[in-house]
Amino acid sequence: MHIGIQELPKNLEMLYFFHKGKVMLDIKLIRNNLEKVKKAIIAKHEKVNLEKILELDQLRRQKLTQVEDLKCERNKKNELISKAKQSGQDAPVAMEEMGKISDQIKALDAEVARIDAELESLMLWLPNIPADDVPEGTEEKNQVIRTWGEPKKKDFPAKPHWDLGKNLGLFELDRAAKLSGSSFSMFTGLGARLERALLNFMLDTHIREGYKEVAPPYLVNRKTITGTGQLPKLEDEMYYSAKDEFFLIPTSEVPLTNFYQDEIIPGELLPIYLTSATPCFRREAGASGKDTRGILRVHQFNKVEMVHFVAEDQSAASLEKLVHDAEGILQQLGLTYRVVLLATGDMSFSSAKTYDLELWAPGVERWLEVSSCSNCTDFQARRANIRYKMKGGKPKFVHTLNGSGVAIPRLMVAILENYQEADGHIKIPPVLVPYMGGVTVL
RNA sequence: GGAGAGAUGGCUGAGUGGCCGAAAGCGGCAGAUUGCUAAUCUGUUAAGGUAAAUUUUUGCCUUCGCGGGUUCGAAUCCCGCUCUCUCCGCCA
Repeated sequence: MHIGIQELPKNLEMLYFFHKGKVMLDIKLIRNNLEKVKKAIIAKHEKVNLEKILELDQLRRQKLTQVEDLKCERNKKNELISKAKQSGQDAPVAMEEMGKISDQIKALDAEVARIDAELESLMLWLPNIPADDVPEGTEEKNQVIRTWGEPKKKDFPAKPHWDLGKNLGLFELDRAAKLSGSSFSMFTGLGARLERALLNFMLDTHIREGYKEVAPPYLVNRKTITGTGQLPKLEDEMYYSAKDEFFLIPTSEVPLTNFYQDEIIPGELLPIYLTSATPCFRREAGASGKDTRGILRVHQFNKVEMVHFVAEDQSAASLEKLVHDAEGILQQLGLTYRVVLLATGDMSFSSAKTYDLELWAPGVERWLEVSSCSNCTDFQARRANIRYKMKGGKPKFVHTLNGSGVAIPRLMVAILENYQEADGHIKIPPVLVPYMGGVTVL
């Protein structure tokens, strides 16, 4: 009696697309840093059965040594038979013994496979461990690191972007709702052109800073989206095409980070910087009622993303570069923003340290999150199996970082609300004028 | 969608049932040698797991696209899947 992997329950089988015997979050790290892992689980509000993981880990190793001993015996017998056959003799006793051993191996192998699958399905729920310099606690422990510019009030009553957009014909939210439903946007006329201008301006800027532009797929498979850590936790947040088992990307972090999935990058190529402008698709499940007006929260939006691949001793510095590159966009656009260091409880599943960039919007009188820059350390690299190798060295997991540079809708809101004039028109920020074909006012 | 071909180590590529984890070549690394920006010779050259020991080793196991099956034994035979290429069809 043996259980093949195909007879596993569907949910386990789905998780077993990973390399055989490969465990994505280092089980040794868990064994050796139990307290840190526990703390991370609590900080990030996850529920993971650590005891079960440790128990399965132990059981797995126990079974593994058993089956390996048997395999060793089998190999020896096989050699015996092989030699006998080659000298024209027969080895009926050894052959019969080997048959018995093989049966035992099959049974044990199946058991190990089942344990592996269960272990992996549990381990996929373990979040990344926050870096030591991240403040502990929930949202209210977030720290404003610096502010650029001043959150000024207009010397006339500032209009919110939905009024500005409607008056100037920059977007058509009613018609977007007609086509798709609530929380969809549709830029029109010079509004659409402004979006295109922003995307091009941001991409061009990043390319100049050493990023390679990528135009990736927007539909990705389950393995890819598990690699970056959106799955299994955020399954309900994503649009999914069941017929083809594709997920619509919630951010281009997913295809960009998985660019080197299952690869060993030659060490001398690091650091590698990728950027792309893609749509992002988010169901925003559980967010209904929040930010319903205007385009602050929509199911589909465009975003320019930056991703870094670096050696482990470079990731802390790389995060600063990433934030700096995102800030550069906002500075060139002359927008007031602040940099916020997120507390452990406000960080995403995959992140060890995150800075948010928030733009000041005088119309809605709020700080708007337009960028989230995260150091994911080796967390995503383990899941996606991305390594690098220096000459003569052993392969190691890379560190991956990602940050928006930046997301369009809230950037658009900030531009419209900040650059509005008393007469209801909107000035185009000077850096965008060339991208607008010379248009200076909306 | 249909027909066919293929998938082997960093790369090229041999291997149709038994010391094949895998020939050979290239590339890489180390050494030797030659007076010249290179040649020649020699050696070496994967990843993962696990145990002992321990900071560097040693033993054992696994891995020839993925997953099953046949067999005492599978890179090799059979089945399913994925991907790549060629041709046909369809199509933005």
